[in-house]
Amino acid sequence: MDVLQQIRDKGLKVTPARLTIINELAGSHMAYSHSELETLFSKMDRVTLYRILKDFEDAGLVHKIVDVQGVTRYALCKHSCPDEHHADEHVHFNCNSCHKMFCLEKVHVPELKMPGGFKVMGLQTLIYGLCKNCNAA
Amino acid sequence: MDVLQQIRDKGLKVTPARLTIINELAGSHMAYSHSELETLFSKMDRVTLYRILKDFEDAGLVHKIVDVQGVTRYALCKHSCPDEHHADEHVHFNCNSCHKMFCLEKVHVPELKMPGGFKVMGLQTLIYGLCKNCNAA
DNA sequence: AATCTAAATGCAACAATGTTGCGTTTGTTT
DNA sequence: AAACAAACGCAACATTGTTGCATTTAGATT
Repeated sequence: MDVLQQIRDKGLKVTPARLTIINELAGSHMAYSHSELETLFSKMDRVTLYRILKDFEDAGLVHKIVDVQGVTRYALCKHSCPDEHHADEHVHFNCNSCHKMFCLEKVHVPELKMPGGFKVMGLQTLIYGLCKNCNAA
Repeated sequence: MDVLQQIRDKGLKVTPARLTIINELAGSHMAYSHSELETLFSKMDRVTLYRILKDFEDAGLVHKIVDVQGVTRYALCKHSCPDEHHADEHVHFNCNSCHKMFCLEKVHVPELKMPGGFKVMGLQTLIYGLCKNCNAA
């Protein structure tokens, strides 16, 4: 199923700006910040970009995740995220050097034993270190 | 060992503002945001507060952690954090309702199996749900 | 106790990030 | 092709965090 049809299925219109963004996100397993996308597509309006990311997130096409440094990032949801907590079902890796963030869909997170009193609804695992590129250098 | 002496030992001067902040942090196992502290101590200068938190963090008295929503928070380090990654050695719990963040020092985080290519240097586990108070209500 | 000095503070200005309102343009439906 | 709701572009604003600089103060020295 192509992204174009995915957008339409969510009741969103297919516009050049939306295609640009979703194609970029679909091209990698990385989570992009607003400012990275702004730099990448400098002719695009800041506000439009914020709204596109929000619309995609609301539609479940994209998940939002805050990185180690507090930067909000967006990545394409692979394998149809069912509910609104789709961002938390996989681990994210943050490179200390290039600051890129990668979605690691295949890493399994074991259950935690929680103290009483807390009602757990989900969790986020954020790993940091050096990515392949930066580790080689 | 009291906080006053801890501050001095790090080569920092003991000022009224610093005492105010560290006493507040010492009084709970919660991680406070800058804006929460600003509201709590409204006569304190915004910039001074930022600098106090930074100084405490650099001194290892306090650790900084970004919550689920991207809000930067600060909490007192219990049991002498040795290195600069002290924030990551325990789990943090974020309440979806009151948005408070709690340090859970006693929850054990199991190792993860990572795919090749990544050099892991640490990880953060962020659990969200309802805290005791909000769950009861 | 008065003096000294580096550290800490308060204020103004600025930068980055994110939001809202509104008039205009455009994708999609008929 | 017309119509309409959705999306866009722009201006303005809010929040969060940083920097420079003049003033004040903690704590060491005499």
